Amino acid sequence: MFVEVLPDVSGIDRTFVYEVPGGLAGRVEVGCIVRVLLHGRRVRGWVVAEMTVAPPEFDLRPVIEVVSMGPPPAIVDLGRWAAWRYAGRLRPLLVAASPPSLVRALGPASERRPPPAGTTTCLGGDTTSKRALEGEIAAATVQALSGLSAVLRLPPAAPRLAAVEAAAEATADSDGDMLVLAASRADAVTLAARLERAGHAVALQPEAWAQAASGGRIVVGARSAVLAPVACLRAVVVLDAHADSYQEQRVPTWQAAVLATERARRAGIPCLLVSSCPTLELLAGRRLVTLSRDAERSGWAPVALIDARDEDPRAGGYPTRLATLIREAVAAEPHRRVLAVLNRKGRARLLACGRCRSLLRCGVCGTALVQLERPSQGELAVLHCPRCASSGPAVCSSCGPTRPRIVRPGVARAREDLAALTGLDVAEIARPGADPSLCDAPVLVGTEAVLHRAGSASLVVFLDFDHELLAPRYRAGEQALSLLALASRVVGGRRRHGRVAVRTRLPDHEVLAAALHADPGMLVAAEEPRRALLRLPPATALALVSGEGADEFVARLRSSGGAVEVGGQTDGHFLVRAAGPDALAEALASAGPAAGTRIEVDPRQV
DNA sequence: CGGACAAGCTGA
DNA sequence: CAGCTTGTCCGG
Repeated sequence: MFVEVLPDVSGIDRTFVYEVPGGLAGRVEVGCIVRVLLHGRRVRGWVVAEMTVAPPEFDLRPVIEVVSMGPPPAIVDLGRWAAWRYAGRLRPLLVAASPPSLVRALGPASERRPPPAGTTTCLGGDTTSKRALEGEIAAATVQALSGLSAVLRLPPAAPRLAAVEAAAEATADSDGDMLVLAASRADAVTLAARLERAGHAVALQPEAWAQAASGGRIVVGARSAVLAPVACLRAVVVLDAHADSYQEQRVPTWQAAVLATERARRAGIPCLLVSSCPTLELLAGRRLVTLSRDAERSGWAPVALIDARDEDPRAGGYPTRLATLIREAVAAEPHRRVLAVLNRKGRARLLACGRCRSLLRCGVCGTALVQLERPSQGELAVLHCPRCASSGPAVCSSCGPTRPRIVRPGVARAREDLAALTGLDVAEIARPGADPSLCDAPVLVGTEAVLHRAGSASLVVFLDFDHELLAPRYRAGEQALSLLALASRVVGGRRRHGRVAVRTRLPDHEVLAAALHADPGMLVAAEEPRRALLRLPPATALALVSGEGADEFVARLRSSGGAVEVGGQTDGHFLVRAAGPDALAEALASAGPAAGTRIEVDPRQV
């Protein structure tokens, strides 16, 4: 007996054949983690294939020992598919699929408990209407699960637990387990706790890897849990499937919703993508199941538009209507906070010379300089270059030392302005690790991180939403709507009388229309023809190729015949376009090994 | 990745 | 030419 082993050594992207000694016979199987001798070193690796005949030309070394259980064979296969689909190595996928600590043997399967009847109780609010909503969500979930792959559109503030429990109940009579993915680790922890409180046996990933493998539990986790070892999978549910966090940032840049779909397809089981604002890529080729208009509307917060075109440009800061909204919200619900979002760090991201009004740029690289902190009394402002990380006093290229004028304020300046405008205590959540719960200010300002970290709020204000709407990315519209959805969830939708306010010069934008009408389909309808016209996903599939080896790799791609189209180089990146993800993967694979090259498939920053 | 080995450089 | 650095190759 012989096995192919992929060493767990970064930089090695090939397998080696070893002999299975008699003492390990039966214990070495595909997926398990073994120790082998490689080039005189004892290294760990995964068994990725078994073979009965050895290649004749080698004198094979034996497998030293079995170190731990690893991903089951079906997951090794799925990882191989993902490595192909995302033009990367298998190793990172097997790392994500492996237990965080050694697993020698599995415990017994958990007794699958009967689904608890009506355990979800809600505190406060209108219980009858909440029950009705949960019933509607459960019915929609069952309907969505009846096919193989579907998108279930639940509004942001809807109780997602109702969908997860309905899915658990629908699959409970079959002898297998359900896999539920959440958009962040924190979200997965919360969901696992709620399911446990409702009486379900849960295996939270990655720590309960072995429990997931033993069976009888609902497997819950973030992105990597899509590779969790569930022996007998009956359904996959992806919550907030539109979230960018489902994509791995390192190469291969795999996307958990895509892997979930492929995993479910291979197993012949349903994959349910739950999202308040499904993207075009999620909707492509899938059934869409929605709630009634009333139910969907109740889960979005009303949106107040603050038209920045009406502002007096000389007044500087923010309009008085904004101050009124904030003060009213604080007065009405003093125990819930107001969150103000501005996706620009520092005090100012764009400055002009106070005298001649020309923009202040870095003398070395020409990038716009930023101001991180308010200058101390009588001192010259210190400006930083975000590109070459240099800093120095504010100097205009034509007038010399100058007092800069803020053209585009950052969060630090917004905090000062809002405090002055509202007369309230305003705190800034900027630095990672700063704990918002330790601060008792009624108003918090920060980048979109405040929406993730500050908990429930009565009002969310976007101080410059045009920054999101006009971001130079093809998914800017979808990302902007997902921010409004997140804000709606944080304020609890119409049901909890939350509000969202948006300061913009584009009040007619389809993203705002979609949020105002609680109808994400309005954005989809506007976006679809545009993507087709500009040949952007999902009409096509894209990849970015960069690195020292990029020129050579791209030359091979170009000469390999017309399956892909390679654009010119911008910022060191080549944009590669194909008719679809499979054609793209095929072309990238057939262009051969890409030494010194980073290939980002399905890039977000285009 | 990291060890092995070859080629290249330096100073006595 | 020993002793060191730098570079390239390859692993069962």
